[in-house]
Amino acid sequence: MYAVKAMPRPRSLTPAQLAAAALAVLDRDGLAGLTMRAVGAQLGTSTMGLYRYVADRDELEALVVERVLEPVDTHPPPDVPWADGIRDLAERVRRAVGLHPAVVPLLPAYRHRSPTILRWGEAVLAVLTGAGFTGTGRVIAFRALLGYVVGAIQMEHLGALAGPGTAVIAALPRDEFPLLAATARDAGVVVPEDEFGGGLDLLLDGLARRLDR
Amino acid sequence: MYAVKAMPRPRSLTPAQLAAAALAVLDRDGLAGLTMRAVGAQLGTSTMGLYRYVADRDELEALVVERVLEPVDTHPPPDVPWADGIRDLAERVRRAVGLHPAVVPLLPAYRHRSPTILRWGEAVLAVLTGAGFTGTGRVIAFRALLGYVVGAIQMEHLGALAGPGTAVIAALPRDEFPLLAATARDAGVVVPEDEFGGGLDLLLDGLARRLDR
DNA sequence: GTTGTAGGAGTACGTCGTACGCCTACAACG
DNA sequence: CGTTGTAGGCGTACGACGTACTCCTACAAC
Repeated sequence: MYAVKAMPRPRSLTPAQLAAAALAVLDRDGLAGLTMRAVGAQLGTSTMGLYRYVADRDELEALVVERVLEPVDTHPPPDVPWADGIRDLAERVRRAVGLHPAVVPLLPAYRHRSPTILRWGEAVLAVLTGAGFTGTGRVIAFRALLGYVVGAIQMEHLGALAGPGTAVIAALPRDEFPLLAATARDAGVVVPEDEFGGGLDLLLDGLARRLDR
Repeated sequence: MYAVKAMPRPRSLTPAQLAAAALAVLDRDGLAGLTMRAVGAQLGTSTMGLYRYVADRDELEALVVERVLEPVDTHPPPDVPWADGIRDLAERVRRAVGLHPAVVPLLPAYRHRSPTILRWGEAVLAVLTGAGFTGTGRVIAFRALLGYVVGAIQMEHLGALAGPGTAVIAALPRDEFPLLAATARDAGVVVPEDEFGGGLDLLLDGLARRLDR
């Protein structure tokens, strides 16, 4: 052991405060408004002061993503059929993201760096393993679920069939896109939760059939 | 009719040339390198000259996305079982995007503006309709397929289980994420095509079950 | 030729991320 | 309680971005 000659001045901000401020900016001004200057102003500190806490903007975004996902309960639901467990886990992520839709574009890139997402993935795998999936079958099941959840959440918030995008599609030339137009009309009566859950059920049914064989 | 006093100077660039140049920049320098200046330089023209052809950077990106997707054959495969038709259509998009992975982050946002994607969607709906899907069942089937295809393609190129991301996950603390670590190891022997196709098959099996009832 | 329109180049502005340097606050030591 | 060294906080400044605006120029129709 060597003697410590001096202790530095203590930090005046916590990472949690920083994340909260960045999320407030994101919710208020959208992803384009999430700048170092804006977050600095939100905290009443200087722009460059943020660099005492994060290496760059990338790290700030990672902090925001984690802040949004952190409330997700990553415990596998106990005592329910495995498919219900997966449904529950998927819906928890969808709900958390729905509270802060502006993070949606960040999710694909940051999904590996979020401890919460990793814990969530571990929980999904626990349910799949408990259901009897192993080896490459489990790999494909997991990947398919992850792909669907991420993709479907993006569809929902970046103009899904049942969303603002419906109007765009409904306005297409009827003769060139008759089925898209008809589907857009049908989509008007489907609420987002049912779209998300309905698609997930298709995947779960497919998985169930794998277990039967 | 009124007499035309003068005809303007003809355009020296075609939108196709512009799209090709932008795509070349994207392939070479990635999405961050796709700037108005870089595309101008690529064409040997001035930066501002591009604004004669596109309103803003957004429109340039739309041009690139369309350029990447344009080669996709959007004719529904004839004379095959409906599930094979969907598989084919999905794989065509996956292959086209795989040739230019840097566009992946743009896909979710621009999917509504691409004529090719719209034609592709119409083809998917034609296959689904031929298989017997209608109404809200068709809405959910379409949305699920679109969500899966977009999500899975992103997983593949932004660090999927079977990809560069595998290493990251394999390096996780073994005691906290035992299943993720094991799955990452199993994923090493699964090629991306099988991951994509395997997940899609799950969805198609789920859809087939809907038709049986 | 002459003429009118639109093309092309260049300049310039505001905003972004962030490198860097200055001064200051404060915990641990004598 | 004074000294000291580290790190915090702030401000300035730079390069790159998107793009508005101004000039000059090329060319098709007369």
